Amino acid sequence: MLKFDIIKRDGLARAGVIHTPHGDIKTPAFIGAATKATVKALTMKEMRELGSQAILANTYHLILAPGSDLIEEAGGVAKFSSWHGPMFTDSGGFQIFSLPDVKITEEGAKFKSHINGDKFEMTPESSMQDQWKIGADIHMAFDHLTKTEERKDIETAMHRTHQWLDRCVDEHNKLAEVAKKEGKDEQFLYAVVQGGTFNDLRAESAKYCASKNPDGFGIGGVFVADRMDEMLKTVNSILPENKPRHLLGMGQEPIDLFVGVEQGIDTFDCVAPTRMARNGSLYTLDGRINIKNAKYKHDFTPLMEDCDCECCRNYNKVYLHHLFKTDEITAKVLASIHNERFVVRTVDNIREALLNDSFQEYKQEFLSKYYRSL
RNA sequence: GCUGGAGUCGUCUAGUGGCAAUGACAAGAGACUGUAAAUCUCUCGCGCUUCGCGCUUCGUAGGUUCGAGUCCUACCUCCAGCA
Repeated sequence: MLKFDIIKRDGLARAGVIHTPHGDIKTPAFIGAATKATVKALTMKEMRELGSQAILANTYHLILAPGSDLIEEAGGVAKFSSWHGPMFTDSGGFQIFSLPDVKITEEGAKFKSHINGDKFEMTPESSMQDQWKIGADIHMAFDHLTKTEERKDIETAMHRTHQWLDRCVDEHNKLAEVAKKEGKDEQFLYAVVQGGTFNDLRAESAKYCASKNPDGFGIGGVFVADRMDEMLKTVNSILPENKPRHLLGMGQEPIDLFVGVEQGIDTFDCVAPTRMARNGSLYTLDGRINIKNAKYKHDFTPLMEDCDCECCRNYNKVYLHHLFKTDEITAKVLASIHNERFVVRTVDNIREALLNDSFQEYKQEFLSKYYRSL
């Protein structure tokens, strides 16, 4: 069982430590998105230097290339990528559901590779097998999402997610037995709570997931951030307190991080910081700015005064603006370092605030400044 | 000087009688939440009461025509060849 120590509580919020075979994660924590076993535009060294404690790769992408067998042969994804720290893998459920031609049945999902059209099938069992080969510390159960917000669709998807969870747990336990005999590192499974925006479905899903006694929980299918507060409260009031909770895919807006932690979330992952960075949208304490805007052409100040990242310590907005306007690779590198650092640090600061009993003050101070223009 | 070719939105370019006129780039702005995203969208002659209307535009000046970036004449500039 995954070891998780809670060292401080404040309502549903908590600060703790997740102990994985590849190292500890002090929570709350932001987990960088390394979909194809790389954080876009950044090296693992840069990720470590900006304070990232763990990263999340994606099973869907890794089975398409280079394949889970190869990663197993390489000694697991942490070694493969030279990350050497704690890692998560997402199951592939989210990606597959977003493909145009996907056929979902009771058995699993049939889909075509977005790269070359090759036919693939993913089932709860195959997702578990692939995730074990990829070898991250923490796996997500293979879940079913829907594109609609209609209750009957969400309910159907949720029930299927639960049925699949049974199979994920069975397969995971089998694979864990085998790994134990072979003396390999433990790997852990998070169940994924679904239920859309319906609190009663979320509650049902949380109860079901908890009953399966996984190592932790992912909370998935959260697309409407402004109704996240109540939904997380419902879910996290039901989930067992002593297991970590990961909010899948949320973290573009700082308010999501504060609301998440306040309602009992321990870890986040999100592609937004690096994607925003590549597109020139950069976080500052006064809100996001688009560094490509003409007004920064003669702005010789740092991107953000109080930032300790490599970008802000060494470069100013004039230079960043120039790099973006001339489409230099370094623009994306520096911007990604900054955005990733910003989000990692914000969650780290939230942790500190929890430990210092100043969460509400920090939340108020941060959000009022960041969203002042709204 | 002669002969041939060419001058279209900041740049390159499409357009050879029928609606300010194609595409790319540049420029300006916006979007992005478990990454098919170093991506995508919008604006891009001027003005206005901007799902529309008015005005002015394809080197310059005339002309033919109901109508000209497009045809004709002259001129200007550039390019190539010949002197």
